Amino acid sequence: MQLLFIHSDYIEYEAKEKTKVAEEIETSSERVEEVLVVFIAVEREDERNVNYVVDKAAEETISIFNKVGAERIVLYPYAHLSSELASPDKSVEILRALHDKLHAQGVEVKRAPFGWYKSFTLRCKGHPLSELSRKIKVLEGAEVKEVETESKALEAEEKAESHFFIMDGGGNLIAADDFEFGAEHENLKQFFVYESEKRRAVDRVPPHVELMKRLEIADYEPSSDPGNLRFYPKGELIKTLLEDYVRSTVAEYGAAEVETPIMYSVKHPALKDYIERFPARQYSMIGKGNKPDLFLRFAACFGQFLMSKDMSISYKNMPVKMFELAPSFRKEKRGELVGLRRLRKFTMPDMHTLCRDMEEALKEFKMQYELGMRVLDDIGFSPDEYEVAIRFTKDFYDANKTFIEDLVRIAGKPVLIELWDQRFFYFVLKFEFNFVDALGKASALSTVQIDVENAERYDIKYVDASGKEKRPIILHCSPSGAIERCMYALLEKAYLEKERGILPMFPLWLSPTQVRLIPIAERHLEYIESILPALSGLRVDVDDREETVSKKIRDAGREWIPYVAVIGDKEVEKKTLSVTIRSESHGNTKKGQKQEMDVLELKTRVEGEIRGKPFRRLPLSYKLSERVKFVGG
RNA sequence: GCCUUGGUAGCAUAGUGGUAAUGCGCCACCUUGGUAAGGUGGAGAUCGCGGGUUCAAGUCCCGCCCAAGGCUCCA
Repeated sequence: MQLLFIHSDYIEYEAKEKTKVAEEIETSSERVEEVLVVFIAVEREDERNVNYVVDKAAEETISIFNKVGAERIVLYPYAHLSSELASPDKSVEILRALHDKLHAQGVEVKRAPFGWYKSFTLRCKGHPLSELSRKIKVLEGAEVKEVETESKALEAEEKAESHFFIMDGGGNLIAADDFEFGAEHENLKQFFVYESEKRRAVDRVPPHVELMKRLEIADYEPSSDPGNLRFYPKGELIKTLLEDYVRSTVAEYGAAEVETPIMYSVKHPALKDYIERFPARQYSMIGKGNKPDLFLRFAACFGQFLMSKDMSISYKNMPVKMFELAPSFRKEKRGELVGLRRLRKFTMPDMHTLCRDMEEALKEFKMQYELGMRVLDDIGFSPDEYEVAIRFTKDFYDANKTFIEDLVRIAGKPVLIELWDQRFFYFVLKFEFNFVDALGKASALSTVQIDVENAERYDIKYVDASGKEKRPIILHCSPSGAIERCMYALLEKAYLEKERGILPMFPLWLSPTQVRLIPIAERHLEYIESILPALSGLRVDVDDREETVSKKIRDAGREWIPYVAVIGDKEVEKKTLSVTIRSESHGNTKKGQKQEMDVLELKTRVEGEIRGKPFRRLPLSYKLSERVKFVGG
């Protein structure tokens, strides 16, 4: 049976003239609104298992009916969908049965007359699900199989079939549906559910969106394109620190930093493929003749591949690693954008490694896998705060079982496995570390892919020991994932911790203010000024506003400031500080954890905690009284 | 692109047909303080835009614009 579904504003049809197989009818014309129109061709093979076909067709129809939210259904016999039609008698029987079945489920359903020449007009709604087709197949014997096709042009490329498993530390591959997640692996379960269902309807704004505004990190910019955000000084500081960190970590790893253009010609043959695959997702520059002639890059791949093509590379130089902190652009559909999680303009740390062969690629892959773990740990995510996904083709797995098992062992916990029966896009193996947020949505942070296709496409080659030109294997790696996405994950993590009674905060090295000094009265300001030089090299500010001490303490808490020191007569006299340490305080008691220490002790402690991490100075006046508010209140 | 919700002072919101309200922030004054919001006063709004209904519209109707969330998607 062939089915074509069109979610329509309305359909009008009129039976004009009988064919010789026409059924008798009462009304010859009809108009139906807010309707899911189902064009149906009943096929010869359907006669073999009428009940099955009717059940299956009803099930599909109801599912689509509910998904698109139509109000009623019209079944419209449409012989032209198939060249192997069933007999008219059987067709009518099946159509009637389908009608009755749907009717029995409480759906308002009409059937257009069978065997008439009919005129019709309908208006298709035009949303992504408004046009769908289904084929219900009856195979030999009782065996049955469904084939699903989508009519959208973008999906013309056939997707490889994929299967989800969980692999445990012992290398056992368990179908994900059968895995006992238990309380221990609740997060992994959420991740799997998100991955397999790809949806999770929630009706509230993600917590990080409110936080990014309130903490003066970032905000929407109504005058730009959606997904292009503004970053306030504190947000820009955090972003820059993360960038500094990734930059130096990757440099240490041995990658050479480069810069490549952000826009490219649509005419380049290797780039054309990409653009044609995702035409609606490019920011294009319209050139002569109203046609796009340049587009903005969605990652640093092109730039680095085009550079690699012109390099002369000997096997002795390999692996060759190139890195770029790449501002990237993807014109995601309006509804896909969410706060800092999914943007149209974002900063993608993008490293490519050219390897001699698969053996070297695997060695590098494992190192970069460990690099990703280290990077996430430094940014503030321990391994139990993200979930590992490893995805590969069946062929790759058969040839590299122990390699995969090794990766799982390094993760130290069960990981989600996706197995493709054939190669999907350009890679044979990839991993991601995924963060699951407060609403149960998963997003990839670190990721590495083994690319076996682009060296050919971009004509990248190296010379091997025997003097012959060869194609390298290319690793794509983003050790942290998009910088903005790291910020999103940090905010969501803080929110989740708050829910559990932990005071939310950023890692110390990313906190805009690391130490806040609060004078009890104006006369203590002079003393504070005198100790400031001793705290240089830290981000220290002073709440010199004319407010009560209580108010200042509260405001410091609302800003998630890690160290808050109150200074009054006692401290001036004893030359000490009364420091409230946020990380040692609890959210459920109103009392902060206070500690007496002198200036040097405080400085030593903070410096110890941020050692090895990048530092930037406070981007705002150290006096709170001089600061403007970026977000209104 | 589609669906849903929303657009009222710098920000967050209340306001179901009759004088635009509250909190935060801002300004001024009082208070010079000891660990999670001190007090008083003041300024600040063509209620997203355009049309319609009505004696009267922030409120009801129509059209448009903008935003967020969801669907879909994520190279």
